[in-house]
Amino acid sequence: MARNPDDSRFNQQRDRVLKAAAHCFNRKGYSGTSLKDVADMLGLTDPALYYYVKNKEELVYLCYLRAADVGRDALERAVAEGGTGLDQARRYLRYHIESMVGETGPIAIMSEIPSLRPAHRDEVLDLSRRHSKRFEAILQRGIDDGSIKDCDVRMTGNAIMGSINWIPKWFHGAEAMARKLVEQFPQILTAGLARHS
Amino acid sequence: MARNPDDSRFNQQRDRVLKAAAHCFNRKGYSGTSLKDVADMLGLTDPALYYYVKNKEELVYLCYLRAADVGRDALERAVAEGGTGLDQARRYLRYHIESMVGETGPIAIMSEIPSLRPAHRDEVLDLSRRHSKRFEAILQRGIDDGSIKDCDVRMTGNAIMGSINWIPKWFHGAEAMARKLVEQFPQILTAGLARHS
DNA sequence: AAAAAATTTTAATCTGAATTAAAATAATCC
DNA sequence: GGATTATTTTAATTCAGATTAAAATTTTTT
Repeated sequence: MARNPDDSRFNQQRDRVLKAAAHCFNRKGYSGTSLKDVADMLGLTDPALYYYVKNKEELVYLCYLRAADVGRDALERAVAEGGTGLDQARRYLRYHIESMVGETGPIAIMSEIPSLRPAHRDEVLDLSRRHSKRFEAILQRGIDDGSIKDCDVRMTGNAIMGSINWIPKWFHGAEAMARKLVEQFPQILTAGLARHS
Repeated sequence: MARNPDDSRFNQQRDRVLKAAAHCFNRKGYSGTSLKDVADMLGLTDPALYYYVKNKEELVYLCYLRAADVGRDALERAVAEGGTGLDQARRYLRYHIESMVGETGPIAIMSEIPSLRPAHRDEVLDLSRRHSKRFEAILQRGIDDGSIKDCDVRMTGNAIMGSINWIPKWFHGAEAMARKLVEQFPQILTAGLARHS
């Protein structure tokens, strides 16, 4: 009962719960998906989920934390590998999309942050804002190093992140589409950024 | 009780209901917003809404129909004015964004289509698909007339429409931001499309 | 293989929010 | 201004789906 934080079995199962929940939430929204929907995907019954999360609100919260993690990892990896700002932006997009459409996906769209209870809402909002800022910083770096043409990084960031955030709405696990997405999207989203076309 | 379809008072009030609902849904999602939330925005009490819509599901359905209308109008106007494919794409984006952030807004994000009852869901899904196809047709026209460089119109369309769809998630009625959006977004979203940069 | 701990289930409860009914108020018509 | 219709309200009702409790099963430990 007292749970070891590194309990791999528990954490693995919980991760499966979070993925199933993300899948449902992305398709039918928070309201539209009942705990039974999530449980069914795992061959469980709804009360079993309460062994892994305190309640439905926490389930969403954890899905969003996971989504934030994935985004942050992609961004950090991209930055760590250096190169121009444009290189970093493209690599980040590639890594993030790879995670979304690949093994680690699906990742929950953070579309109902306001529904979280205040403490969780503020935390997730903060993570989300911080992520946007870091992406904008990459764009600014690109402008400074001459790889990206002068632009409003805030607005450009919003445009690009909107595309990314919307992906789970229309992508539904088709293998061929996943490959095209990873190949083309980073290019499409940054085609207008390059200083020298 | 038997309602005249052109009853302007009724239709006007219903439109206010739909806008208030769109506002709430965009922020807190379908689940997160109660009918009371919507009613409060209008200085009404929840049961009053039932005078304008049959139930909550219909409220969402009508919001989505309205969103589809606005998008279609923007696209048709843009096409009617002619010019190259690129011109039409840019003008469509401008018109659509103007509607979203201006007087006719807010427009509901169609993020919970699957929650609608089958008949409504199919109808809205069809409208949504048709809109995407028409936008892709504009892109194709641009490729054919040489204004847009060769690209995967399906994927490019998804990228651009994702950005558009996400706008209501982060734009919240700031006047200055609205102006920047209308000015910059069409440019940003199509910067990578032009054949001759 | 018994004991302890972990996981899931079945069977109730509980609750918020949607919906309905009936009555009250406001607007419009003649 | 009385009658009719439109609009909104107050006061129930209802129900799906979240949550809890207690029991059953499965897994792990020694």
